Amino acid sequence: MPIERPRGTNDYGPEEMARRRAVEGLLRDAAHRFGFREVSTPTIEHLDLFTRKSGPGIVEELYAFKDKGGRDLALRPEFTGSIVRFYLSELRNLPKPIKVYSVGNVFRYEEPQKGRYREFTQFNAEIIGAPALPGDAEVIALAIECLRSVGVREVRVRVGHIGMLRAFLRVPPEDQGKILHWLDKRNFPALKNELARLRLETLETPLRQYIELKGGPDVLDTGAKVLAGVGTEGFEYLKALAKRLEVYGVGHVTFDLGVVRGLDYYTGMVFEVDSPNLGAEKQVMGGGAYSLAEVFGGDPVPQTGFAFGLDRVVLAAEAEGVKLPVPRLDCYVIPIGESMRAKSLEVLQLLRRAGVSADVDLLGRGPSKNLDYANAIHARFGILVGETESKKGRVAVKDLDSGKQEELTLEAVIANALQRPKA
RNA sequence: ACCGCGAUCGUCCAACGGCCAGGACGCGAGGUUGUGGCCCUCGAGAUGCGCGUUCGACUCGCGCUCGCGGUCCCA
Repeated sequence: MPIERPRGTNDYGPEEMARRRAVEGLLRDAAHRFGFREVSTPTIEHLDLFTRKSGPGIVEELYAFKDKGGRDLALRPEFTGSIVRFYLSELRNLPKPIKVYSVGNVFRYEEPQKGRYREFTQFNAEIIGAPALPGDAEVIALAIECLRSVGVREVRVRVGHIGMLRAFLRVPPEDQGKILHWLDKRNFPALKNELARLRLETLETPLRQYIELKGGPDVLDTGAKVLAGVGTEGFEYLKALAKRLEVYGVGHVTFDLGVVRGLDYYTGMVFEVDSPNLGAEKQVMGGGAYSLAEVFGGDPVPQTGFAFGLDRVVLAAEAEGVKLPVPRLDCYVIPIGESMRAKSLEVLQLLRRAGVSADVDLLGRGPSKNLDYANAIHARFGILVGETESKKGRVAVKDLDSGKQEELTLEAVIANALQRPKA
């Protein structure tokens, strides 16, 4: 019986991997252009890191286990917890603001579906220690830039703010969490129950009105009225944020007071990014501002972050017909006749040492079948090493796209191959 | 976690309660030890696992595993 892949995991072949790496490279470039630097944290963390942040219920959705020393550990389901831990122990000694990103695999024990796996690759970026407004704007701008840089054009940003809702609720944060959760899920019966329990029934109507508000700046005014004067700073803040994002050239920002982001740790701005072409699974990114350091016993520090799964972004790019630049093999070296095999290896070495990607026939096939192969792996040039040309110190170079062939010196081949217009 | 659907060569798709499980693409060899994308010939390659019904199961039933769609969840 063959061994199968564990449920919810994926294998990626050469073609798909090339595409994923291409996307990853574009994302890294974008982050670097924005002054973010890469950090790396462990794939496994102490279980506490996640339960302290998200509550004990989270264990059900984690790959949690005991190691041989009896320690409770878990595979990371996201990066934020690790980054905060890292910040509290070391990163906080770096000059502020701290702008970091990570790319890596995360694990969630959930039911797999199309585009949702138990192990998947996530890109995460955070700014720690910058004032809210500039930090939030910078993070949203990077999120948009990430999508743009992989070629996704249709991008919609919805921005909300959790601070007003929290202020409006006037109950301890633990109780706020439940209410916000049911609001986010639009689960109104449960919401009603919870409000009844806290004897806040009168809030139901305004809350339900509030989360439906979506659109231009005028919804902020409406929202302010619905909340009866609570949280005005929040509404003013969102206006200022939108103005700032305009300067960034981030297109149309929609205010969406219904973005609640079920997580109980968000405290300020929250946002989601959609790619409308993806239909039901259109949400590709999410993020917001929080103050997690306190949860772990550190001094309060403003922090804004966002994350997204690579798969969705690849899907969004494909949905828009984006062609990702995947690297091709430059030269495939083909000996013409057995006597040329040693010579071919020499040529191969020279090409490789010159920084040209080059491969050679390993199966002892004839020129015809070798050209077939070179074509099948999408090589750019077939380098035919024959006796006649070899005597002249040249090789026959066939451009596999156009079919044109010419005799060139190896130096010329190298110069040609190193010119990679755009893969 | 729940509900529904599904599982046949690497991939896509046929077939049948018993017969050699068939095709296309892909892979390998040859046609062709000096020139690709076409073509021809040949070759390798499959009924997910287990239990049951049956004289006989790839086919029917149950369980498991995995996938898909939905519910839930989505840090």
